Amino acid sequence: MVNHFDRQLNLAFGARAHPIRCGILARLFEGEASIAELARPLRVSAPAISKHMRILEEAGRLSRKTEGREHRCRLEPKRMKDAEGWIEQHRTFWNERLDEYLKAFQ
Amino acid sequence: MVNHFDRQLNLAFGARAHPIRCGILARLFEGEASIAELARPLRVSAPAISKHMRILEEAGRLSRKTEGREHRCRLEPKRMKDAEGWIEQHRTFWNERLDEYLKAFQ
DNA sequence: AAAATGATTAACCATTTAGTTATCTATAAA
DNA sequence: TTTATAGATAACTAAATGGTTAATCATTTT
Repeated sequence: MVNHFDRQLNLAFGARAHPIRCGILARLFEGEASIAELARPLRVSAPAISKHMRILEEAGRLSRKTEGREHRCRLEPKRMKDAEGWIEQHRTFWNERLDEYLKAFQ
Repeated sequence: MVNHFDRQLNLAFGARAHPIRCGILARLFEGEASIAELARPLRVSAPAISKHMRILEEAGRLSRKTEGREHRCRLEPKRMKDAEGWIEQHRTFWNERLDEYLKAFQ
């Protein structure tokens, strides 16, 4: 049986949990952006964005390509799809267990 | 348009993100437990469990009934179902946006 | 070649988080 | 009724988080 509370899920949840990281994801749905372009509307410094970017990249939600001195950040659709599929599996698992639970206790 | 990164989702994610809280949820899938019974296998003090319980209760994932001096903790199936439904909505949203994104960029 | 720009890294600081032990309250057992 | 037990709360500490500014590196512009 899979461990349903493993690091990968925690990472995905943790990555999304911070408002600045949510802001980054939301912004990138509109299209690519550089670090500076992400920083400006979120009212934080570039180093702050840089750190959040690393977390989101490690969680497999973002990627970047370096164009000269600019880093163009974008959503990583394939890996995002994977993550969402992953969550979907867990959702199913939870619902099944909840059904059991409901039968047993109510 | 709904704000898809709102407090409720962050709370649900945050609540699940900590290993001890994951451990509590996993344990309660096996059935009810007291604070002490939760604490023992997780190798932390009762006050530590007490704090995590509060977070999980506020996130609507657990409830307890007081039986004498014991607190019987259990999953809160209805509210869990709500939370999962909530996540399901978001999953759908994300997939739709991802499809748009894929069409636009690939 | 020098200056300016985009981003990372380093060093630092404040806040939050998560744990502990000690104390207190309520219930159960002696 | 005294003692023991379950749990909450308080006070404290250590570690993690998230931010800043300053320094550095690479690229672009002048």
